[in-house]
Amino acid sequence: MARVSSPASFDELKQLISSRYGELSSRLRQIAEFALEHPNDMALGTVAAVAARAGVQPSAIIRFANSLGYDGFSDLQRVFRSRLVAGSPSYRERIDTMRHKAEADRKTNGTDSVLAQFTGDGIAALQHLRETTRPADMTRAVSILARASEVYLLGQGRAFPVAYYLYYAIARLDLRAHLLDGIGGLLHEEARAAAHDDVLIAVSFKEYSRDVAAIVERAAARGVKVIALTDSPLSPIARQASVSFEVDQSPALPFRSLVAPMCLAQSLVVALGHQLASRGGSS
Amino acid sequence: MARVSSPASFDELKQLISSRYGELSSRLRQIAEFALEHPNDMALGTVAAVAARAGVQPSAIIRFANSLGYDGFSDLQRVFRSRLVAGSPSYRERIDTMRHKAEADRKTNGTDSVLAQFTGDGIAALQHLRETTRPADMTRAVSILARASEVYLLGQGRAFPVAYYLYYAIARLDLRAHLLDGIGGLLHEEARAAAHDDVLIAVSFKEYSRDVAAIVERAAARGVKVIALTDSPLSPIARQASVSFEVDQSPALPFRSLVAPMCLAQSLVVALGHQLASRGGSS
DNA sequence: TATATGATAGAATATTCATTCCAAACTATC
DNA sequence: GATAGTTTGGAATGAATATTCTATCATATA
Repeated sequence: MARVSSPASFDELKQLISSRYGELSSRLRQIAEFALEHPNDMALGTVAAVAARAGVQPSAIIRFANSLGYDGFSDLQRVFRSRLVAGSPSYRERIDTMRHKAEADRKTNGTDSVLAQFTGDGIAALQHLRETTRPADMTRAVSILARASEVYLLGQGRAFPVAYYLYYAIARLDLRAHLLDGIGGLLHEEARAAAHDDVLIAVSFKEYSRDVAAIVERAAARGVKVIALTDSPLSPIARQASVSFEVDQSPALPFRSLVAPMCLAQSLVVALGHQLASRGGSS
Repeated sequence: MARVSSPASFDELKQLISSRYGELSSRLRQIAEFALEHPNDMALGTVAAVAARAGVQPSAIIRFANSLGYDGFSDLQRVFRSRLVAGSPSYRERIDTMRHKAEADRKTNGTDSVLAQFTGDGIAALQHLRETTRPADMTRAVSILARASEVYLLGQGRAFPVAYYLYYAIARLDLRAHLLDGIGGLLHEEARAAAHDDVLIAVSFKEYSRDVAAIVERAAARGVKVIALTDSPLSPIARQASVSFEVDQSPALPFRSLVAPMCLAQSLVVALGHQLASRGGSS
């Protein structure tokens, strides 16, 4: 087994290259320097392209990879690619810490690791929410709500808790709030009450409810302002909306969580409360 | 020259995909969704790999690229790669967000800082939840639920979204779930259906609903197993419960959040799902 | 100076990959 | 219910790519 080492993380690779640097031939040193200085080229380029940029022969690149214990350039390149998708260091470190904690728990107890998993995912989702939400959208949504005559809340299935929470919280601000809950099968009829100086807050996640999409479309066509709370810019309600929040469920989690949407909903309502308090405290 | 458009930046591409989404065929829509949800896969994968992950044929990927005005997949992939090398995505987004925040804060009374506040609070709440929840309680709650004949869900006001979520999620596990929603004012009557081999999951926060407390008391007296989701061991429902989770809203926050209870609820349901799958996969 | 050892360049090769093409399936229209 | 027009799946193709191999070159040692 020629390969005693061959790190899978970029940080380890960096250390390995540094420690082996002394033993390398001059051409291989040249490549080592290039690799550490241009990790992006290493990650995305072909052997020919990297060789050209580094001023060496393609075969030298392969020898470099082999000398570090990798099967070939492609094998080495994986490490450089992992660096690109890992995200910013601090973010990744936090996730890693959580994951390690989760693994430690798995040894002790199975059910508890589920909680560790979801709190970890939840924290990641909240960080992602904060990083990707555009402040301008928040501001616009709040000012639309502050001017609204009536606020209608719509959400079905998994999205319903979010809609209900918004209804509950907005009603407590003494705004006129109406929850479209579809009791008795009159969802579409309830929605017809919304007029052009009203606002409809629609919440919908995959797989998007047909009813919600249809109601949003008709409301938008009538001139009702729509604020969408969804999970993708391709969502059927995002395209119709005046303001659309895409709470991206951070990359491919097996279970969808309501943590981020709930947090966004609360932030919206509290920001709205501040706005109302600071401007006209009247009526 | 067929190509009138074909953005070179990822943000423009996102917009282009969103706007063209409606005109695309179903298979192409499928790819569009995948592309926006898994930009890293698009950036680093081969056509075959991307096609496999998206569940389509390689040729469909090429067609997708062509329909957006690109020469082929490689041409399209450049855009996704540019996103990766423009600095790690979340880092760049964070910088942008920060810059925008500074401007937005100046115009408004810090609408955006509200979001920063609540994501921060949410993270703290989740960490607190993780640290204070006793694994033994999770295990007991799951095993009680796994043996239940029927599961009743109860929560009013601010707690209702949590109860509804539990109802929704448990029903999807093919368990017999019943939401006590009090429509038509028959809350107490609905609750009388719970028998001694049933479980009642009650959710209640300060100020505790009188109805919920009363229902829990009567149910517990009849021998119904009660799982409480509340915010203090002194809560009127905690004392009656077989298992009680106290999701303490970490030290004196001005606004109560549902982030932690929601996360706990999801963890419970998923742990229950695992339990059911591992034990009797029958029914 | 002669020889042995290791490194290098560049051509040759085998593999992987993007792309194209065509038949089959599907839709909408008359 | 038949037909024209799209859309789709999957094999075929040709280009691009990583890797291997060998002759040459440099270097150190006797």
